[in-house]
Amino acid sequence: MNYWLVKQEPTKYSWDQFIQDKETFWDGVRNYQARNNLKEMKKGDQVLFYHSVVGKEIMGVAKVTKEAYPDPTTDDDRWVVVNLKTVVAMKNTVTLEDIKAHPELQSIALVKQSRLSVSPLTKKEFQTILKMGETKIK
DNA sequence: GCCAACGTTGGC
DNA sequence: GCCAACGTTGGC
Repeated sequence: MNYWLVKQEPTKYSWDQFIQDKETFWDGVRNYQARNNLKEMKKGDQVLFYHSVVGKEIMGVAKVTKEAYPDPTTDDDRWVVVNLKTVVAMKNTVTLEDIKAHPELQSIALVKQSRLSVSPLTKKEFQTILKMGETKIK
């Protein structure tokens, strides 16, 4: 089991939209490092969903339902997508400010490499964030 | 809306 | 293969 964090601008695809869709394919990744992370995702891996620019907060948890396959929105075979399904919304959203204030979350990509749209988290980091959000996964 | 940071592109 | 120029992202 691995843990990830994905970012999206809510003006492009919001958590609310995701909740309505229940499941979506995660397209639009056009960065090699993020792409490589996508390819590492395994079915059942848990993924935090972060709103960049507007809100700047972690909204909820999703899980991988289909591993990387060619991006259907482009002919360019360099890019892949995965399928994600919502698991649970955060009881309390966890803001970037909260994360920056937390001593154990100083080294995550969201803080250090703010432009990377798909990044790995350790189990500890993932669980720390869930705890901050007062959220439990059944 | 600005701008720093980062990634990509293309001329040499 | 280097690096300047350019485009994009995202925090502020």
